[in-house]
Amino acid sequence: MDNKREQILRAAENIIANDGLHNLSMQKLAKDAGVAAGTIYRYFADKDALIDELRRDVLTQIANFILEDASKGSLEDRFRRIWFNIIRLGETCTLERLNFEQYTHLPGANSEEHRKFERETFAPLHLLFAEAKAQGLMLDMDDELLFALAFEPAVGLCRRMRRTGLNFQQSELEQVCDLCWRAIKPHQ
Amino acid sequence: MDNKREQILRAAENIIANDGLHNLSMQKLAKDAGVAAGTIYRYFADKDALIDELRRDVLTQIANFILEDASKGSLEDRFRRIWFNIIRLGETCTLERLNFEQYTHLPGANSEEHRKFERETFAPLHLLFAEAKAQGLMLDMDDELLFALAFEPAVGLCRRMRRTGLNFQQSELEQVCDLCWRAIKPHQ
Amino acid sequence: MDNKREQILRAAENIIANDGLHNLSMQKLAKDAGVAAGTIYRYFADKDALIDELRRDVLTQIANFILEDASKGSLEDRFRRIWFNIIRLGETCTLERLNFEQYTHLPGANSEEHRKFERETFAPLHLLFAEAKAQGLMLDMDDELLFALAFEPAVGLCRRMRRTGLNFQQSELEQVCDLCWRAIKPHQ
Amino acid sequence: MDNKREQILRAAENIIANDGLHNLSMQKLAKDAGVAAGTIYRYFADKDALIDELRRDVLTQIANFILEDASKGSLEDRFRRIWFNIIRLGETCTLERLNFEQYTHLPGANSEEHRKFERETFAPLHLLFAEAKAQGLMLDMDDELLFALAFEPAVGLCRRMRRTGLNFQQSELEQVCDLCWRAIKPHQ
DNA sequence: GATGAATGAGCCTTCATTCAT
DNA sequence: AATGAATGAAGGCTCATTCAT
Repeated sequence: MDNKREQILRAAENIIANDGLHNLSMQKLAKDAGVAAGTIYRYFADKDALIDELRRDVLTQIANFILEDASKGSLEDRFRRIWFNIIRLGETCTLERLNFEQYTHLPGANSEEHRKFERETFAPLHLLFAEAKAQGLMLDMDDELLFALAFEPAVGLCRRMRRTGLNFQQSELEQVCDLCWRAIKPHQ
Repeated sequence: MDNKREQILRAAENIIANDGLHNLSMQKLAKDAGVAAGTIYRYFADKDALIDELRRDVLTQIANFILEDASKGSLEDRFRRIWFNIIRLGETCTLERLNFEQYTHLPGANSEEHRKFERETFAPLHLLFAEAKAQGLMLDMDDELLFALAFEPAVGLCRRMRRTGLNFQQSELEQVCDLCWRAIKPHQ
Repeated sequence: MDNKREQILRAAENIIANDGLHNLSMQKLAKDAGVAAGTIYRYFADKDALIDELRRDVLTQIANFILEDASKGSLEDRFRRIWFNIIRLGETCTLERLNFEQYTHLPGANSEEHRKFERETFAPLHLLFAEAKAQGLMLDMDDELLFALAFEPAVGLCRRMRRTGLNFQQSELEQVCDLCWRAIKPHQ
Repeated sequence: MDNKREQILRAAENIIANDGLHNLSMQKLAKDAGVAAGTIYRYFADKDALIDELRRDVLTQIANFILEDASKGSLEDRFRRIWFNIIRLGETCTLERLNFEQYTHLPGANSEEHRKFERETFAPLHLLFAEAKAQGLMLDMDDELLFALAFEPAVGLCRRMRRTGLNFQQSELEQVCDLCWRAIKPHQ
C-alpha cells in the first residue's frame, strides 16, 4: 500500500506546520507517521528529497485550492473567487496543513527548478491575466506586477490572520477585494 | 565595554544573512565575533535569547530604514517615500544585513510579545494613516486593511525580486506605487 | 536447485573483491545475486555463516590453484610449480575473485576451526615436504619453518605487487625461486 | 594536556587489536579512551583521519622496534638483530598493540602517500642493504627481492605464531635466520 | 570577566534480520 | 520456497551548553 508515502508526507507537513522545519527530525517524523525510521528511507532518498517532495506536494495542494473553479463565470467572478480562495486558505489555519507562507520558507523554494514548477502549476492564473488583458479588463502590465496589485493584499491579510489569529469581517474583505479589482482595471 | 554584545549580534546577523539560520552555530558565531564560545553566554542566556534580541534589533533597523524621512513633506510624498523604502530594502541585498524576508523567518517572529513590539516600532505608520484618514485622503478602514492594500504589493514585489534575482524598471514601480496610492484614496 | 547458494557466494566474493568487505550489505548482495534479501537466509543462517562458508569456499579455490599439478614431475619441478602458482595467484588481480590477501582478512580466518580446515586443504603440501625430506632433498625441519623459508618470499612478493601495482621481471622471480629452493636444500 | 590525543590513539589501537577494525565504533572508542564522543572530534577531523593517524603512529612504533640498534656491529650482526626484532615483534602479541599484519590491513595502508611514508620510515633498512651490497656481502638485487628473501620468512613466522599462539624454539629460529642470511649472500 | 576544552544528547542514515504474503 | 517491505538498533557526527582555569 502506497499510502505509507502519503502518511509520511502528511506527518511531515503537520510537524512543520506546528513546530517549524527545525523541529522536523526523522525520528519524530517516523513516530508521528507511525512507521519505523528506516521505512522513511524506502520512500525518500534522504531528508532533502523528502522536503523537495513535500514542497511540490504542498504547492500542488495550494494551487488546487486557490484555482478551484477558476475557469467558470465572468472574469470578475473568477478573479473574486481566486481572491477569496486565497483568504479561505489563510483562514483554514488548521495546524495540520502548511500555509502558503510556511511553504515559501521551505528550503529550495527559490531554486530555479522549483520556480519553474511553480509557474507551471499556476499557469491558469496567467491564462486569466492574458484573457483579461485581451478583453481590456485589466491593465496591460507584467503579470508579476498585476499579481502584486491584485492578490498580494490578500496574501498579506492571510499572513496577518495567521499571525494574530484574528479574522476580518466578510464585508471588510469584500471591500478590499473590490479595491483590488479596481486597482488593476484600466481607469474607466 | 558593551560592544562585545554588539559584535556578537552583528556576527549573528551576518551568518544568518549569508548562510541561513540553520548554519548559525554558537562555535561559528563565537569565532566570527572574535570571542570565546563561553563569552556569548555572559551576554545572552542561551541561543533562543540571542535570537530574540537579534529579532528585535533587526526589526528596529528595518523600521528605521523604512520610516526614514516618513514625517516630512505632503502625505502623498510620505506615502511614496515609505513605499519605495520598502522596495529599496528588498533591493538592498547586502550579505551583511538580514533582509525583511529573512527577518520574518526568525523563530518567534509570530509570538504575541514580538508582535506587540512590532506594533510599537511601526507606530509612525499608524500615525500617518490616522492623519491621512483625518484629512480625508485615505479610506476610513482598519489599518491592517489599509496596509494590505497600500504596501503589501511592494512587499510582494520585494519577495519576488529576491526569489528571482530580477529587478523591475523604475517606471513600472512608479506605476504600481501610483495605483496603490489611488487604491486607498476615497473615490472622490 | 542449489545453484542459488552458488550465485550468492559468487556475488559475495565479487562484492568483497571489488568494494571490500565493509561494502558487503545483505541488500546489495541480494540484488547482485538476483535473489530477494530474505532468500539468503534460507541458505545461510546469518551474515557470519555466509562469510564462514565463503572463507572455506575461497580457500578451496586458492588451494586448487596453488596446488594444481603439484604431484607431477620431479620434486624440484613440483616445488617450482607451486612457487610460481603463488606468484600467479598474486598477479591474477581479477575483480571477480578474491585474492589471497583479501582472503586472509576475512573475519574468522584465524579461528582454530578454520586453521584446521586450512591444514587439511593444504595437506598435499605437507606430503610434498614429507617426500622431499625422506629423499634428503629438503632440510629436516618443522613444516612451518620450511614453508616460511620456501614460500613466504613468494607470498611477500605477491603482497608487494598488489600494494604497489608493479610486477617483477620473470628472470628476477626465477632467481628468487631458485634461492628459495637452495635455502631449504641440505648444504650438499 | 595533549595526552588525550594519545589516550584516544592507544584506545583505538587496543580495540582494533582485540576486536578488529569493524568493531571500532566512535562510541566504544570514546568510552574506552575515557572521553566523550564529541571530544574525539576535537583531535581528529573524522574517523578516517583518526585511522590515518593511527596507521602512521603504529608504523613508526613498529619501525622503531624493528630497527632498534640496527646500526651497531657488523653487517651480519645488524641483519640478525633486525631479523630477530621482527620475530620479537610477533612474539609480543600483547592484546594491547597492533601487530604488523593487522597494521597492513588498515585502510589506506596501500595508498601511494602512505607507502612513501613507509619508505622513509624504513630508510635505515635500505641503507643496510646498500652497504652490504657495496661490500659484496649481499646479492646485488632489487631491495624488494632482498627483503622478501631475507625477512619475509620472519614475517611469515610471526603471522604463524600469532595465528596459532604457539612459539618456536630459539634454536629453530636461529637456524632459519641463518638460512635467510645465507640465501642472500653471494655464493662464495 | 573571559576562555575554550569537554560534554553528551540528539541528529541523519544504514543495514542485518524478520515475517506476512 | 521466495519475496521484499518493514523494522529498529547502532553508527558517525554536530553542537548548545558548562565549568575549571
